Amino acid sequence: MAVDKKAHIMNHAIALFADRGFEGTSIRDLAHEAGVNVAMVNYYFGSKEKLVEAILDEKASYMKDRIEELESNASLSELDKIDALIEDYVNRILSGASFHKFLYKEMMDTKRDVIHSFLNKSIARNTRNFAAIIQRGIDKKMFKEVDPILTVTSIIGSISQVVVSKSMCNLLLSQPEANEPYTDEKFKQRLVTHIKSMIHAHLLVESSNHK
Amino acid sequence: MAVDKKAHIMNHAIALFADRGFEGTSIRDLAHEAGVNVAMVNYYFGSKEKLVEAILDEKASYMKDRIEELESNASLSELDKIDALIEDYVNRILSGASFHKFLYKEMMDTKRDVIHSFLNKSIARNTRNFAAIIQRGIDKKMFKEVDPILTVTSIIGSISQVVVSKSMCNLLLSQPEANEPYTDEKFKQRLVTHIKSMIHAHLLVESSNHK
DNA sequence: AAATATTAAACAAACGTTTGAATAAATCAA
DNA sequence: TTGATTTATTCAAACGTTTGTTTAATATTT
Repeated sequence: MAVDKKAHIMNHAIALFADRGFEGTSIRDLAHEAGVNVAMVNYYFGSKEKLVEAILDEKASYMKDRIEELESNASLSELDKIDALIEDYVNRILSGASFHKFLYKEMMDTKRDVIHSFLNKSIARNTRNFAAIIQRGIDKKMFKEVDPILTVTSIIGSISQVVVSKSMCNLLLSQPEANEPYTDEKFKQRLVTHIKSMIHAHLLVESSNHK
Repeated sequence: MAVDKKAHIMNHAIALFADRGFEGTSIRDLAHEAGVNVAMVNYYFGSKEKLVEAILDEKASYMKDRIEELESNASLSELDKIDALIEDYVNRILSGASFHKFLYKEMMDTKRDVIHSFLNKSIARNTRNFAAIIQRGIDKKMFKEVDPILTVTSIIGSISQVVVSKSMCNLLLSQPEANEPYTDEKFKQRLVTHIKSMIHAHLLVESSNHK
């Protein structure tokens, strides 16, 4: 029972932190939104800051990328791996849009130093691992001599840019302000298709195109 | 004299808001950092929130894109315009990295509603105008039939992703934590080159390549 | 001498957190 | 199962700080 309530508070916290920021969300706001007493946050988590750490712990698997698991599959080409990672990133970021916004804010924020540097090292490692796959494709003469790290930056940046602003997203899709574009499966597919085709054109030498 | 002092406070405010957020920065922090009395912020700006509005007013030209000015130049091809916009975005975002981080945070933040929707409408309009240029290139059969809006999203997302995290950036460049990558002209050029080549490969039909 | 700028001190409100009593749940001897 | 006892949860109220802001006196310019 206690686990459910902790998870309940954490979910509301993620949504509020994503929309109003950490300092912008008071414990009273959070308690009211989650329908619990103000004292419960400190009872369950110890402090407001430890609540953030609990959220990060709980979502640790979310942040770990699938690269190790992909590397063990020897039958996949570099391009297959990249395609799989693009799908994986889009799926995870769009379905956890609030959490991603929260992560982004904490990444930009130097106030909680331990979390700040942890997140930055985390995304730097993921980017490096991803870039290594591209580098291998270049070494095998399958890819053009692109900038591997900035190529990964463009992939992640493309997805993040969409998540940053729900309102902008809806404006672009001519949807009403209240629409939830991230859970829309068609939108997800549109984003995957765009990124894949852009990255393919960027990476593949012309002769690889079957045209 | 008053203008100088106002600008002085605003510059420190941008840096602090970018690193610690709006609610994460107290007026006492800001006053101390800027070397002025706590009362001066309210004396010059009226309130903490009006300080944000003053910053946005002052930097309004920063946010207006060069599209109108480019459109008046009939001798430029669609690709020329896109190249010019990429250079313009990289230059402006990298040289005003703190301000861009601050904008990004406000864009994600629903707390100051007027500012939130203003910024989202602003970037949506810029994205739409930019996408219209791509659409014209498609209509002229110069570009492939890409997704214009998501293509612009990728361009802006690529630049923003770099600015989001100085520490990550330095990690990727194997630079020390204290390094300032955004003001590095070589880094700026590397980013422009990457985005241009990626977007060219994405947009141009194969026959256009002089190879 | 009038207007502007600067200051330390004080203001009420909101903040994260703690308390101690009240309630609910779980544990266990009979 | 029962009733007793311990443990875990919930709550309203209060704690000391910090918050944005104002005040009223002083200094500086015009």
